[in-house]
Amino acid sequence: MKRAIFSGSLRPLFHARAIISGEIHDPFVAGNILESLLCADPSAHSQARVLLSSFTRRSAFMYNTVLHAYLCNDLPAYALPLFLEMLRHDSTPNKHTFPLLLKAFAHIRLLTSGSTLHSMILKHGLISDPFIHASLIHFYVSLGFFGAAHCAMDENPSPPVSAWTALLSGYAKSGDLIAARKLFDEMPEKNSVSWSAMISGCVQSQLPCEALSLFQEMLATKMAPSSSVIVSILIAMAELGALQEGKWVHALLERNQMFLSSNLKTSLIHMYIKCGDLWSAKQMFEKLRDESVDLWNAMIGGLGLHGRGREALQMFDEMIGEGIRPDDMTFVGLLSACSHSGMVDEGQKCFKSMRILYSIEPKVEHYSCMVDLLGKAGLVWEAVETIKMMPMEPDERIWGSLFGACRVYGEMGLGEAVGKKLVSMEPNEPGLYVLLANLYALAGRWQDAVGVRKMMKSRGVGLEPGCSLIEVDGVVHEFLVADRAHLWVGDIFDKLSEMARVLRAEGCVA
DNA sequence: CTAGGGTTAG
Repeated sequence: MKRAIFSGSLRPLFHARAIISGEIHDPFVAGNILESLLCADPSAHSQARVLLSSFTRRSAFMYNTVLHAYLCNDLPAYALPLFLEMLRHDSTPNKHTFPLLLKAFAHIRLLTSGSTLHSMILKHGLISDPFIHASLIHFYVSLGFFGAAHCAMDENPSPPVSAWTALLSGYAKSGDLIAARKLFDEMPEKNSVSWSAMISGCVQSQLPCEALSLFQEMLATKMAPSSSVIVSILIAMAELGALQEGKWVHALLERNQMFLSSNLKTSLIHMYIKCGDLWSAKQMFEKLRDESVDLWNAMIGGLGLHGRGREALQMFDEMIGEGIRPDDMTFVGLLSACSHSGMVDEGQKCFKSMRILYSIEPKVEHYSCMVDLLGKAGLVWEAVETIKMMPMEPDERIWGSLFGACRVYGEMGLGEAVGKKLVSMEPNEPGLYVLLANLYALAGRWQDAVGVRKMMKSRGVGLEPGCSLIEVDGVVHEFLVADRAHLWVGDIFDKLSEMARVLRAEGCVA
């Protein structure tokens, strides 16, 4: 909604004058009054609804305007009743009505109502409208009805890019990157949104390398990278630890003088943090900091990740000082910062304050951090007490960190129970069997350790080799478990033993 | 006459 004809404090005056003059019976005038109301206060949907009922002659525009307000206020369930009333009344839906309804029905997953819209669209001959077609494809795809989406594609002799993009993105979200890529290659033309959908699909499916090469391809076609592509590609670079590439993107943003939205700033900071360049992250943050919670969360979490718990707490205080309201993610960052830095008291204080001072209910993630914090500090039984206090079912991560604590602090009995629970929760996760077997081995119970290995084999659970990536001077190096294939393997192992010696000399016990 | 689409959020 842009700006309406009757704006500001004059709106009620216009409304009153229209009533007196009788102009209120002109649907165009009345429609504008309705729109002006929602323009002045987008949350005034109930008021708008009452106003709409007060009009004797109602236009499609009026209904569309109220539908739009429902969507903006995240009330898609209100759309169907309004649409039914629209049909009962004198108004015929027009080409603007269908995209709004399809969006609402996709949201609340009304398959049958959506397919009714589909037939209405065909009957009205509106299928070739690019907006409608894209919305229709998006509707089917978001409910997982790919067959229906393809049928709808065939009904339009030349589907718009947006429809192709919706279909592609549907496959990408369902995890079928092969199908997504096939559509991407087949589509007659691509715009920056199509590239964005394809690239973010790769990132979402943990294929950062593919995302990166697509990004290169995109630049080669002279397509200007949109900020949503940049957000996705920075996540991919963060994932890969590709600092040089990340810096290059940062330079690209500055060279093109692109607007740095809070999202973009946050992705940049996240990239620097994940690539280990905390200094640049901090530098950027100080230069570009704004009111966005996400931005502060990224920085607080990043400091914690690098073991700088004190600074994370300081940054939190600073954030509160700036009058920025923390959210649940802020506390995930803070609690994990405390956990990484072994700050038990501070963590407990933080956990208590989130509900009392900031009225944020702790979620599973927060309990998870607390269990981790207590377990890492050797307070295994306090961790158990925390789990008992949880109002929700503990997840695998929580049992996993309790298990880790049991192993480190020699709580064999509890550890065995938790390990078995974990294996039963996720019987297809090879890592869990290995952990349990290692626990038995640690306790000298070799027979049991072998038993777990056998169970793994009989259930057909295979172990994939672990892998890590590191970037040095602009080259990404990949290492698998027990990998000795690297060109400089000798130098690398020399360095590792030197580091181990230094750590031992400093009193660190692995 | 006014308004409606496909991507995104670490």
